[in-house]
Amino acid sequence: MTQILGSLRAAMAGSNALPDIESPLAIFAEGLGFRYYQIAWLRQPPLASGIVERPSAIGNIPRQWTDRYWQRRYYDDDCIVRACLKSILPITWTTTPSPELTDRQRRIAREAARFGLAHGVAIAVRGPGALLAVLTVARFREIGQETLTDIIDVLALGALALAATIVTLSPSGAPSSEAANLKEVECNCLMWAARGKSSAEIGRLLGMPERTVYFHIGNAMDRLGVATRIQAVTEAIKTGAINP
Amino acid sequence: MTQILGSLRAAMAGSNALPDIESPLAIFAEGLGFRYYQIAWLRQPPLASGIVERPSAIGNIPRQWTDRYWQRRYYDDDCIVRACLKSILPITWTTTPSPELTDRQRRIAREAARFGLAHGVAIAVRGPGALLAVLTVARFREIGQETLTDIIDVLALGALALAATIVTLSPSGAPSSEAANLKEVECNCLMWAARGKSSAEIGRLLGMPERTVYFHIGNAMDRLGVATRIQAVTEAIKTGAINP
DNA sequence: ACCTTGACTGCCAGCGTTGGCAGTTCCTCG
DNA sequence: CGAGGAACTGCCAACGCTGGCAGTCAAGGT
Repeated sequence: MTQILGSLRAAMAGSNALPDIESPLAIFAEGLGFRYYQIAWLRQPPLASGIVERPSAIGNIPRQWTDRYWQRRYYDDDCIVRACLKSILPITWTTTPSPELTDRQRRIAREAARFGLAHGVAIAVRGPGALLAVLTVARFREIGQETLTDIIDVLALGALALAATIVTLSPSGAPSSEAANLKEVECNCLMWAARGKSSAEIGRLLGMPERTVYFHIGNAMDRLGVATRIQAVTEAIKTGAINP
Repeated sequence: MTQILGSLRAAMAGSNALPDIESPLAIFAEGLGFRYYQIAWLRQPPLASGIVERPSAIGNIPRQWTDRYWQRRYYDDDCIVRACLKSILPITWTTTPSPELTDRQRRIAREAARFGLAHGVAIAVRGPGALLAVLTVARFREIGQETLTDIIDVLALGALALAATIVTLSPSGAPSSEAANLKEVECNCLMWAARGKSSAEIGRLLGMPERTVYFHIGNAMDRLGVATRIQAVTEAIKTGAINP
């Protein structure tokens, strides 16, 4: 068990590109008894608490299923995704029908099972720059409770190691805010403005005189080519420079 | 080791309020051999880099030090904070002076050591809603390398459990997203405001006197429960009521 | 017919924002 | 060493926004 994790970590330390992580991940997942595995990640855009762009993914979950899943926007209903978006702990799932599910949710589970993804564990790990990475392992056979308690920590630590690699290797790993070429202090000022603070309040929050807040927001407005503070905030949100 | 983690988890499962986690955290940290411990968290609104509001914190790190730390904005330079903001893996530190540090960084380390925080581990865990939680444990004695490899996973999993409790118990855990139900005319006014128009201009565009624009936007602000026009536009964008 | 209500408009005081000008400090380059 | 530029800060006038009060008008209920 410890060894499985150790070799994953060693492989992560030695990987120089994202595709490199596929085979260590395969060994890791199969070592823990899972036929299917996937690490998916995306940068969560500022305005959305849901999923709006297709995540990057590495793994062996049938393409046919993932394509269908994305095309039909199953993530809007999928209980696993919803749980991942709200939690930081590992989530185990089975596809046994449950009465409190909607029709659509039942159908998603049924279809997933048909692809072999009947029982599994999902773990979401968040990183800098609004990164959200989700490690999923699954198989057709049920998972015993005692097995689960044994491996869940290993899975969590493995997910951490994988996410760490993604943080360092992911192309968009740079913590944005360059999105509109705004400087950090300008983003901070605009963010507080978006939250209803006046310049004087922002100054107190950021430890600078009121006039300097005007200065920075004025610069941001120039940079964005707009004439009012409201428009500057709107543009900054649109380009992802700030999170409201 | 496993038992220390187990009892932390049991205590977390049974805690109903944030202050409840202090004593399990104390037992956890001391069980791993650390005299000082702290879990700090904040909603990191921005831009991945930088701390802009004082985090909430629970632990036994001397108040005198944390106050000084905040007041003098040490977090701007503190290498541990900077590493935490960029990484998702545990970070171990010592306060032995290193040549690549700035004067200010060296001073921070020296002062920390004077408070007994000479060697330690910090782990950042991110959660939904831009939550950033940082578990810090520290002591005056050095930490042996073999001890470290033993406990670092336990610390990581403990941090996860603590952060999960914060996610569920933290007051601002709810990610808003109210439908808001703005009327069409209010949406129109806000949309033009988002595009940089003044009330007089919006009035001309929509064929109504300036004062009526103030009226509608004022109503929208009441409905959204905000105090400024900027915040109203932000909320309207967030909830999808308007398209910037 | 009267009252009430909601939508809209006018006026005004107070505060917040924008833009222009000027001064300081610090750093870089010639 | 001095010139120039950047980042920041202060002051001020014009304008925009917020909130309170009041008034009109049409629709609906009693």
